[in-house]
Amino acid sequence: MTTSQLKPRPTPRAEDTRRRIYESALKLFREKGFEPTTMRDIAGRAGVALGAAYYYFSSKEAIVLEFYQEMQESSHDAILEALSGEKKLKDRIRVVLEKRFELLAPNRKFCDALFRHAPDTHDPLSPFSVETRPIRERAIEHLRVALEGGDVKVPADLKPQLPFLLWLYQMAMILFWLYDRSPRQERTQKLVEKSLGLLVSLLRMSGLPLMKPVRKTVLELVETLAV
Amino acid sequence: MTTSQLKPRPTPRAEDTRRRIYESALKLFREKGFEPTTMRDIAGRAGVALGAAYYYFSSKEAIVLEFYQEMQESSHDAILEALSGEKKLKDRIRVVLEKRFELLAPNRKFCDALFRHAPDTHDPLSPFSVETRPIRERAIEHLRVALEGGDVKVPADLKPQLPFLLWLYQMAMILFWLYDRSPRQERTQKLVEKSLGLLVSLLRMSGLPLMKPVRKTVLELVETLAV
DNA sequence: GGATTATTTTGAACGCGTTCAATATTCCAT
DNA sequence: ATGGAATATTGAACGCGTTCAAAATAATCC
Repeated sequence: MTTSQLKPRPTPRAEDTRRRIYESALKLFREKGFEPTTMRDIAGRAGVALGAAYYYFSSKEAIVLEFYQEMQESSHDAILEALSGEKKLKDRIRVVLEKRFELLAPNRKFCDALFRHAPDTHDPLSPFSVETRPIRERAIEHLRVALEGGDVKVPADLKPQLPFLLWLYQMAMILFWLYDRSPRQERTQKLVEKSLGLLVSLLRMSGLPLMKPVRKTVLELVETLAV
Repeated sequence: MTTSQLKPRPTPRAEDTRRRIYESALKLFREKGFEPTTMRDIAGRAGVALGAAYYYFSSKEAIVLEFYQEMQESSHDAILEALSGEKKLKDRIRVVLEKRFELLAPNRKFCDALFRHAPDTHDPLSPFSVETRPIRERAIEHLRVALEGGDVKVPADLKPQLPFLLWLYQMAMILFWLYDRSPRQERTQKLVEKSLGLLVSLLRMSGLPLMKPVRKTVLELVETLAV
């Protein structure tokens, strides 16, 4: 009756077991990557039987999703703080990306699991699914803030949808970063630098009268994407 | 000595076995999709033992890749022919996309396997890998032709890289189409229509003096992508 | 405290993709 | 024709993610 949730009523001992499994998993994922780590490894390291891992996590990938969710939540303050120091839009978006990379860096080897079923929006583990919507919303909110405080005036019609577009852009950058084998991921750095330049240029131009029809098409495009 | 290849010297009987396995696989993939179809299903339907399937195909996904390659080759003439009737660039690109969809349509249920390891450019089965380069080159060539005969004048600096960018665009559209659950994939149709409009608008504007720096950034971007 | 119920834990089992040593078949020089 | 080498085929076995009935443990009620 004290810590009553709706469905599960976990005992402290259970919470501890869950935590041990979760942390063993992350430790192994970091060491060996997602695929090479087996559920038997995880259970063994946590000192429980194989089945216990599945009692607490519906699948191997669900563990990674929980990590992603936790990371997203714990990054909130850090990102807002990092934003407070930047004035220029380009720097503000860059700062969000860099904080993301910084937080993901120790876990780079297994985050590819997050994109495994990405295009299937009906998969509960997809970043585009209804199930992951809360995580997504928070990330989009960060980009809304970044946009809000920037030095680029955004046309009113574009404004509501832009954070979502920036989030798509961010996801693409993360995906590239995950598989970037260059030293210190300098290819990603280059890509981010160039693409941010392009992005801000286009944004600045987007206010031009000439661009009215282009903006309209972009908005229709977003509508088709979002359903 | 007659049909001598470098490595394999397959006997007619072997070719037949291989063909039977390949066709059983495609049939089952089409019926049930990629994942639900098992290698044991495939071997069983082909009337061979499980191991035989692996004697001819290095993996389950390799079968899909062979299909993709074959489809790409057999589509060459159809695409060039379809292009011959179109003058406007927007129509020319649309026609390429539509032919692709048309040829992929009966196999829509299993083509998602092609994108499974897409972001890992080191995976031999990735559309971005060196191993799949010949397939990719041919697809890019189609888009080069589409561009060439169009009614939009493309700046000289942009011209060499544009077919590759269009190929990326095409891959994105195919990916969307594969997972589009709307009736008759009308969401994809909408997306293509809108995005093509945007694309052509941007291309038309790309020649403006104002756009010089933007083009430069885009080119640097492509360079970073292509390595 | 003991019986009953709910929660937690176990490990065997399943089906999967894949590997591989063993066997059968075909090819070819003599 | 025949024997040895190349090729083709087999099916058992492995390790994997996942499931599940059964057992062990904890919580609750009289």
